[in-house]
Amino acid sequence: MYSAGMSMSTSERLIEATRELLWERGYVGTSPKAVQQAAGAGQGSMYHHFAGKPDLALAAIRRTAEEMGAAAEALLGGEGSAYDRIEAYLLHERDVLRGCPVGRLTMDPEVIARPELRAPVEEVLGRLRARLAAVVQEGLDEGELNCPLDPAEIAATVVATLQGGYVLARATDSRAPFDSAVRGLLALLAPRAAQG
Amino acid sequence: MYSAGMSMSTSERLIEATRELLWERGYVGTSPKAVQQAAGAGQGSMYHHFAGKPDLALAAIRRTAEEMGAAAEALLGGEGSAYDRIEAYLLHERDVLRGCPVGRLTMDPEVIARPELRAPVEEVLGRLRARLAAVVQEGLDEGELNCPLDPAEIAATVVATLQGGYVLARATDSRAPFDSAVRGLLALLAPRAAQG
DNA sequence: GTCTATACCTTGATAGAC
DNA sequence: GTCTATCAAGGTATAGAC
Repeated sequence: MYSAGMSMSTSERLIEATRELLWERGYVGTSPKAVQQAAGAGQGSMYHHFAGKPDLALAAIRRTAEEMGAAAEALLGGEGSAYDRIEAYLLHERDVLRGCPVGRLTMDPEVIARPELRAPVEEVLGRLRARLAAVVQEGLDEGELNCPLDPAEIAATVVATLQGGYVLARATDSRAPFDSAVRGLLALLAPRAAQG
Repeated sequence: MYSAGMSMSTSERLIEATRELLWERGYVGTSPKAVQQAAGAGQGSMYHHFAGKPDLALAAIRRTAEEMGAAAEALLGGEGSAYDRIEAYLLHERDVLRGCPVGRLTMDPEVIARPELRAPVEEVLGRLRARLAAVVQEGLDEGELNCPLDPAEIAATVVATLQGGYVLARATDSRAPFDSAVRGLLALLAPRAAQG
């Protein structure tokens, strides 16, 4: 992690530019040339620091996955009841119309075809589901959530609602359906005691 | 719609090949050359029938969206209670690891950038949400679903769970998390009377 | 470490013969 | 309607000078 004032090395600039382009255009849609231009680096410079497009993408994907994992842990490991933490995670501010920088990679055929590129995506989404399942289990133990629920299933539903919410938002060019999907999920999860 | 035994015209073969490639590789990852080879057509032949790549993609996307809309209507307009129809829709057989041929287009920057290509995607997903909302409303009217639910929100949650389920499945190269997400949602939706 | 030059392939499309 | 050139541009990388 670089402090705000510190200027980035060429290698850092290449990784950051790649992260932006992967988010915006995916792996297939991102060319080394575009990365070099965005990073202000020459062709030879990029190939000096990285073996090629897949190698650079791997560095970028790993960093993006790491950031996503840390952000999730910060919210799900915070204070409050199980429901409160899940709500905090669902309502966390997101650049909805850009989609999820990790989840969008699953629609990229080249990422899915290369196990080393898919691995960080699988790992961070798996960790997220496990963390959410633990929170749901807490909620069940405390009697806060209704009982006949499988924590792993609810965790998958929560992550899927977010990932699918991005799809609906981008389809409509509006974040409204993302917010609707989240509110619908929260209504279904809401502790019965709190309901009218 | 062509009957099984009828051989397809070149134009039809181009559209069908494009549909497959858009599903597999997206718009950015699909080249006219790949389409021509898959369709067994020459370059000139493709440009005779279609103005170019966007025009051909539009024909393919429209047809895919139409099929998806018809399949959803067949399930949601069928027999049974509101919950039964939603369950039937969620459990409908799908080629999960391939993802949704419509939803995956929302991660394609060129599709989102071209209003004419995004329009059929927005339209069919909007129609699906509206149809689901109507079914949820029926369930509320019948007292079958729990009351403080907003039909439009639940509809968004249902569609998002499916779309996000594809993301989880492709991330893990396994349909298991898709099925988990769906089961979790069904557990949350389940009429209270039916629960232990 | 960075640069320019070079190479070979693919992309997306047009032209004109048949 | 279909075919075979042909084309300018971009994609992905290597070579070698500085």
